Amino acid sequence: MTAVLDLMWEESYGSVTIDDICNRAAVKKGSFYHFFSSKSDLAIAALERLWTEGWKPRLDAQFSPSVEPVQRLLNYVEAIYAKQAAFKEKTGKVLGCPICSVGSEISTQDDKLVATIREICGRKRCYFESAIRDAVARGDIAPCDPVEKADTLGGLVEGVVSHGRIMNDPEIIRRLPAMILDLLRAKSPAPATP
Amino acid sequence: MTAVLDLMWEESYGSVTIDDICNRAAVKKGSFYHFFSSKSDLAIAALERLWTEGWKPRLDAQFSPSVEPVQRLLNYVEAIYAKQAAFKEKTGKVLGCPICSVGSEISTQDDKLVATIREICGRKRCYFESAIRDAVARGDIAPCDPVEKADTLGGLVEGVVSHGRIMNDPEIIRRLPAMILDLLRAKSPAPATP
DNA sequence: TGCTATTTTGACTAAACGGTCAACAAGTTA
DNA sequence: TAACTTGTTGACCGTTTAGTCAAAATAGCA
Repeated sequence: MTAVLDLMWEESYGSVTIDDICNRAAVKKGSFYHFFSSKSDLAIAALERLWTEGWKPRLDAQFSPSVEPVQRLLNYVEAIYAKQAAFKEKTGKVLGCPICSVGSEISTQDDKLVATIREICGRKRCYFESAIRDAVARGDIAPCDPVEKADTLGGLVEGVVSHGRIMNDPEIIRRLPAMILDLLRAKSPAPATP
Repeated sequence: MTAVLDLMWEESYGSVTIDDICNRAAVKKGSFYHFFSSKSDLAIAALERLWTEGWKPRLDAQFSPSVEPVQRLLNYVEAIYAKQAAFKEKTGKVLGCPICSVGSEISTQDDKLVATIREICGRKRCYFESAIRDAVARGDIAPCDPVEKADTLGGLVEGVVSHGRIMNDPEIIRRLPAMILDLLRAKSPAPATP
């Protein structure tokens, strides 16, 4: 699972072969087919594990209700920038978000895989939604439909990160916090406590 | 060229084989190699033609200096929504932007192709830049760095469209005009004429 | 008309790929 | 220990793939 995640992140889903995965994982092809029925099958399992072991714990921390709602969103996108910038520093490449890259690539081809990706995107959006709801309740941002706003912000983040990958430039991602504040029409850090 | 554009738009760059292209174009493989040295080579030529014959004329019209600057941007994103929504209606699929999808897919793999895509993105950004500069000059939006703002808007549009593809939902793209206005901190249509 | 340059074709190769399988090794239980 | 389940292996098969090439067809032109 780690092998397929790394490979399809570094390159793309389609360019990764089962032989590649087996080589990276130091496993023979027979073993692969003992556990998974196809590359798609493995990818689904791997993404699911990436969520439960990687994303969910991090999001739980970043979107902790103990943090001010707008600040949660800023923490989130600043962490994304930090990660991508560090990666660029180390490997020379901005790799973006594996889930969105793969999602865009296979959205018209692999129904089960895209369903998994949509599901994970939906789980991620929940965090956005609750932060926005809390921000509205506190009067930090103007009233709005949290579901729609969360979708909007999700699209923005995803898109900017994807643009960062194409341009191989983390500085594009650096502007995300300011963009988020603009889209929320919120004042900067919002340090007020009623 | 039309064949490879259609195919990699409907599916993805990596999943399209040279045989696929030849079949769709009703041409034998020998002929293909008489004109192009590889799939990458063909894709570069096809994208370049897509720009000169498809995108550039349309952008020239949408970003005509005779149109109010903020309205140019709105025209642009509304046309994107119209196109994607029409496509969804006809084929059941939101296909997004071929250049960005392919760009994200091959950004770490095919240097020449990604260079072409970056070049085209840059040309597109020029239209954004000049609209923003004009909008600032007219006082329609707050002063800002037009280059940076254009990048930001470009990332936003690209990302939201890509999200629309993944979710196969054009309604996500429908919110782009409102998002643009928020990001510019501009009032709605801006019908003022000094 | 005949000569030349360009384009098209189908048959071909060699490598890569997804997938299968019987045999073998490693634990597990009784 | 023996029987059994689970995991591992490398050899193997058929198909797909990128790429080649000499020969045939077409087009341009004198």
